[in-house]
Amino acid sequence: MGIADDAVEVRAHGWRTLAAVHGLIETALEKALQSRHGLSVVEYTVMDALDRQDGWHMRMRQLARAAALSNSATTRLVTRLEDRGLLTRVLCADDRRGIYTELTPAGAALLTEARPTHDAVLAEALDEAGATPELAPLVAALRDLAPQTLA
Amino acid sequence: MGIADDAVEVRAHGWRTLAAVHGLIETALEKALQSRHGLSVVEYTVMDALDRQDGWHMRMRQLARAAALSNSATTRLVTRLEDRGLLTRVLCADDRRGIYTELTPAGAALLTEARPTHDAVLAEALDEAGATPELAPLVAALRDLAPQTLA
DNA sequence: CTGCAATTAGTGTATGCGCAACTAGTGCAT
DNA sequence: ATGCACTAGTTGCGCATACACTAATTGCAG
Repeated sequence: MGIADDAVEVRAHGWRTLAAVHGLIETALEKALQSRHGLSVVEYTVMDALDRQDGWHMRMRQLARAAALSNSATTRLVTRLEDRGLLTRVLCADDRRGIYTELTPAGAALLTEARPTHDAVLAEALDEAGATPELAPLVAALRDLAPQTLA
Repeated sequence: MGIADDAVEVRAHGWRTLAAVHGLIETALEKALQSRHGLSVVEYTVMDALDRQDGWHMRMRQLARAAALSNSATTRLVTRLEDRGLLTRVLCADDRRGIYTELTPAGAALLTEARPTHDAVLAEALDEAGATPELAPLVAALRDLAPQTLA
């Protein structure tokens, strides 16, 4: 459940503030993406990374880094999405250790559908966090970093 | 394992950057606290919150908020630490639903022992994150927020 | 060519989390 | 005092993760 709608007890600055804002956003995104599109945050992150990779495939290891996940977690995550028909594994010819993954049309469609939700909830969560006095400075700093994706 | 020592693939700004920095710090803290003191980050967070609570006890619910955890996770976390003799549950007389928790001397001692590790690793992780170009702006912003705890 | 370290992905196992259901206790209305 | 809504904490359960290990492949040293 996490921090949610209630007042957050933030006692330390810096790292604690960062953790609080992170938790707040992640929880909000998790609930929204899960209920409306059946996706977790990491799943969305992986699909988004695949989509942005100029429409081309990525290796498991790259996906793992993009989502800050262990390789085992990546394996199982890709398996889940593959079972749902959202992406496919493609053996690559030049290095037979490597496995490429790419979005299926269904995956791309779901992603297109989920992206507005993601962006809206993110903006909303940031506004909410910004309303908490202890978190406001960090949120303001975040907006300065990337106004186009956060505003 | 997470992001760790390798270069992080940060494609989006803002939220992605926040997540990357958070993951980097949390992974570093987790490894250090776990290996040197047998504590996870949340366990340290809870004990630290208890210690800072002007030496007095806290209720489960407060702990849950301080660590951004669900109540069930808090219950089991407190149980773990109680089994290790680091804190104790104290029934409170005025409201018999409530349960206070407070550090034992052993818990306070372990915390005192772990705090330097925590602070040092945090500073180190921030330096490392600051060395990554995509993350540097956020790290700089973080330092501005609370130089006394982060520098 | 052969052997061996390094790399990439997958599997078994244990741990920790959230959700939902449950118990116990409080406070208010009647 | 009784009933009822509400709060605090705990427990059963399923799920996702990390760690340690294994299998397959590559590349390099000799």
